[in-house]
Amino acid sequence: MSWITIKEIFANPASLLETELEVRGWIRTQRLSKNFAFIELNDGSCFKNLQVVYDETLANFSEATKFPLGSALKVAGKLLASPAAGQPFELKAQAIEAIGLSSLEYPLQKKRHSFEYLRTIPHLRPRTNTFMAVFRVRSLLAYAIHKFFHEKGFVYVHTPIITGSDCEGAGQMFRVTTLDLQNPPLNEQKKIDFNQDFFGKETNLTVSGQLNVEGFCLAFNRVYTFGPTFRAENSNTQRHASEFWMIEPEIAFADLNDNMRLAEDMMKYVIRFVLEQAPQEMEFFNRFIDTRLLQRLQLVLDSEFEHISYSQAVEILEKSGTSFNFPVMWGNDLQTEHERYLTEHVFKKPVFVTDYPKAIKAFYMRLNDDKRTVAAMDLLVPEVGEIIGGSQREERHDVLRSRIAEMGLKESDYQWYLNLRKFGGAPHAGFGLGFERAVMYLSGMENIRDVIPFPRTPKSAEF
RNA sequence: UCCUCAGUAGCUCAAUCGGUAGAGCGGAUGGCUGUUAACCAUUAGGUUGGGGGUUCAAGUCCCUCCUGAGGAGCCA
Repeated sequence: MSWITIKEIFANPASLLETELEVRGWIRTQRLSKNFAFIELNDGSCFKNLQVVYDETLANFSEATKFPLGSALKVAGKLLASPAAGQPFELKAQAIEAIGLSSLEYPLQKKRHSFEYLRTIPHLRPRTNTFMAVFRVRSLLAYAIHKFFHEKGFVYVHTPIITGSDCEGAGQMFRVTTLDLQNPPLNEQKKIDFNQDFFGKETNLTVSGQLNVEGFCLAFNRVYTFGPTFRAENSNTQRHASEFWMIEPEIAFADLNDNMRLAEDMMKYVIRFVLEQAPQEMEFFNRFIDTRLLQRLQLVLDSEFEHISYSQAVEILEKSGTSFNFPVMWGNDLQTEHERYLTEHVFKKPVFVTDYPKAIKAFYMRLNDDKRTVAAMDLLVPEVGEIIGGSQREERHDVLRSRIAEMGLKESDYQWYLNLRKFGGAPHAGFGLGFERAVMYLSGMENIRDVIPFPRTPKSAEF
């Protein structure tokens, strides 16, 4: 006999009433009486559980009442309208077979656990309501992002995970090596001789695919990356992980305004998609995780994002009369508290801040005509802060060269990158979206460790 | 990396001024014919994160290490 998913049952219960069917899933919870019992069964196909009811007419009634939480079951029975409140229908079991029994040491109990505790059992936490919702939304969001870009004619590019350039950005990188760390080969200067390493040079895990993808942008016009990214920063916050995923679109013949339009369209598209595809999960988040979630997301869908320049932002903050822990001064980067003040108190909606001082931004961002700012943009959203950072790229060969020199970088490291400007360069722009931050934004989850299946953070790479 | 807080039963927590370590949930056993975090009764369960110190006496005070969380910086 083939079995049916609980999702299929919920999709069309009326046509299945009074029919015999079989389901396979795991016991979420069980409630016992003397002569009958209820099992909440979840098979992973959907957020909801199916209530299974059985009584002493079941051949293995007394064994079944002792099945521990978490056990995997095969249940055959008839779908009936439920006489009690709480669920419209239930499966009256005629046979319950244990496919794999759990045990009394099963760490998940039928009560609320702290997220901290659940982080110690990441292999089991997807069996809880919250994490089943989180990881289904994570999956849907990934799909929504691919769908958005493909509908717009973007080409998905896999940029390398192992990189030979250590010049991608300021971030600390993870070394990739096969050298014997106890006894590394040394060169004549008594330094480690990376010529003998696997790739014949120093290699690291990527901190960004952007520079690589620019080459594909200047061939395919509209491209994006979506892949793992690694930062060896010793950051211990709710928003940082050592391994995370990043989306980096890059568009040619485009300026900063095109870039921001793309970012806004993308955010609205993926929010709408997830709201439509995971209504039960989103309802759950709104009820138990963040009661303002749906309201906030709806606001994003309904509003035009605000646009202000960095200089305007500084002016607004200076005139706000609010005393910040960090002083606001033109030339300093905006602090988290400044960003959140702008998006939460001043505008109360997503806001793009553009045209930052060149000294605080990367070398590849396009120099504005005022010679002191660059065509950069950050998207700030209420409750989270910065969620996207991007820029128009410097397409002028001579300006890029002088910017590389100005920032104290080695031009020889960027020869191939400069070549892109030499061989048919074109104005282009792009941005980076932290995938996990987007999952957090859409779910209301406050800690990045709770939106990654097996999170990697400083001092923690278990499982 | 810096600052702050925390670590007590399987889980969530309590323990007043330094004076006999407790409760709820979970488990076990029994009861209950429609439960919804089911309910009722009984019961087992502890080297109080590790190490050192002060004291007649330390979960409680001091030192140190480990782990976790929050904030900051950095960023996505």
